[in-house]
Amino acid sequence: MYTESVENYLKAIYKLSSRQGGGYASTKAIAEVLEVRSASVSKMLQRLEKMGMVHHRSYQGVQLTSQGRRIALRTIRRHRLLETYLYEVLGYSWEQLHSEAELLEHYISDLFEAKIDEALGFPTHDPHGDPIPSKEGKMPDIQHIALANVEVPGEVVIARVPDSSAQFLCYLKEVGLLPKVSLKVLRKEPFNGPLLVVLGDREQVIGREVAGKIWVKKKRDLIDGGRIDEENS
Amino acid sequence: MYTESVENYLKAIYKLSSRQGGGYASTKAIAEVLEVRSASVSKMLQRLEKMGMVHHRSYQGVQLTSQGRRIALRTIRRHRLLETYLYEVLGYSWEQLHSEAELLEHYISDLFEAKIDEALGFPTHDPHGDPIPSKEGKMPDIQHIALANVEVPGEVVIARVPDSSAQFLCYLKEVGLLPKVSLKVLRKEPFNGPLLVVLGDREQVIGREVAGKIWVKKKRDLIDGGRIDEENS
DNA sequence: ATCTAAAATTAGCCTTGACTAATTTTAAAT
DNA sequence: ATTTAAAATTAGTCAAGGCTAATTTTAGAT
Repeated sequence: MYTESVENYLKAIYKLSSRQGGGYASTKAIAEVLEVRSASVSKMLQRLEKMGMVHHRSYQGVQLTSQGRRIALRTIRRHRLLETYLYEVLGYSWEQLHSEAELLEHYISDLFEAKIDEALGFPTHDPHGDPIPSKEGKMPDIQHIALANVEVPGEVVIARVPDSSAQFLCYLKEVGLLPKVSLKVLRKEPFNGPLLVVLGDREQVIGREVAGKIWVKKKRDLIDGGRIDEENS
Repeated sequence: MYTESVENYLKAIYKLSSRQGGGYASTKAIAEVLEVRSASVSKMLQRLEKMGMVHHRSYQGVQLTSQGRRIALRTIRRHRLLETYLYEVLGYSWEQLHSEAELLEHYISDLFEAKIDEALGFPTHDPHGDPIPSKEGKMPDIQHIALANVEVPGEVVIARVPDSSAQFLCYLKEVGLLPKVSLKVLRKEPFNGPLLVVLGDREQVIGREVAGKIWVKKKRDLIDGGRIDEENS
């Protein structure tokens, strides 16, 4: 078992380095995410290097090793499974989820992880819609369109539409989202505002209500090393 | 929130000092329970004293303050609620219970405690039959006769008999355990062996099968400060 | 090509909670 | 009343993981 601190550093590095293509996280960014000073980060990076968790090029940045990524993904998996369990089974409210999961993710056992996974029916996404990595460290390849990464807009394909009412499907056809097309998410407004997407040669606004029911999948050539999603939660 | 270490010391002191009437725990005994060296205990006791958790008379022993007892009981409550939840809801096996609860007891929130308490229907005893302290730090006053403290044999009264089949009640009457009488537990054999109890002027052997269905209550004048049970679990 | 500000690192300190070794206190046996 | 062994405490060390202050490196502006 690794310490809470080590797991939090690995999680932060994972999220930061997958946020942009480069794959390197800076000391300063890590310090900001974890709310510690840069000096503490520098020191920890050396310890993580010794443990074989990261490749650290001094003054350049860090990257996870496969070992480091394994632990980061395991921690993220536990966080998201916990949030799902707290929400679905124990009736936590939205705001109470994060802080509980953020701590417990470091202390539950493999068995606990397996038990809640089973109790939930092996979910692929948490209550925020974020993908839950598999036990083997693979991210599910579909996600809510509303969560598709906007900073690095990429083409996605509609993969699943859980509301199969005639009314809803009709509406999707009307605006040209069905039959399944490839599209690009251009811009998201905050606070459940609408999305702006590119459909072939034109743009289309999609309300959040609708967006919440559309699951997309990145186009195959855009997936690099299973690193699909990097939203925080 | 207190550290895992602090909570474990308080739990150990609680259990040791209620194991015998005196109410003091020795440095050596604490060291043995926690599997650390005596020197480490001495140092921690000074820290706990400063925190207002214990009264420590050098070379004599320690006792919890009411503040210390509050934290110890809260930790024990969480441990036993967790074990009950893991067993009843998540389907843990007997042997898997302890280690998971032993760690998580330090990291769950008040809310988590309340949620699993509610999900279990506010249980008073864990799967081992050990009493679960209330949120206010009161031990339920009944327990399985099989768990009644043998080192300090005390008189107890039969308080509850959950198996109300005519057959079972008949048997209890036959051996003189019903209608409710006062009795004293003399000796327990290990490995689910029988109990030997004193009933008025004679002794009676009770098999574990039967014992498991008899709940007793200490006689009022034997209860000191709510400190009724001190089995480990 | 140089300068400078931001980023990163190093050096040194602190607390927690372990440890060992040395010392002190207590209590039991003579 | 001494002696002595066990128990307890103190002194000093170590690793994690924070911190501040000082220094070094990098990269962007001139």
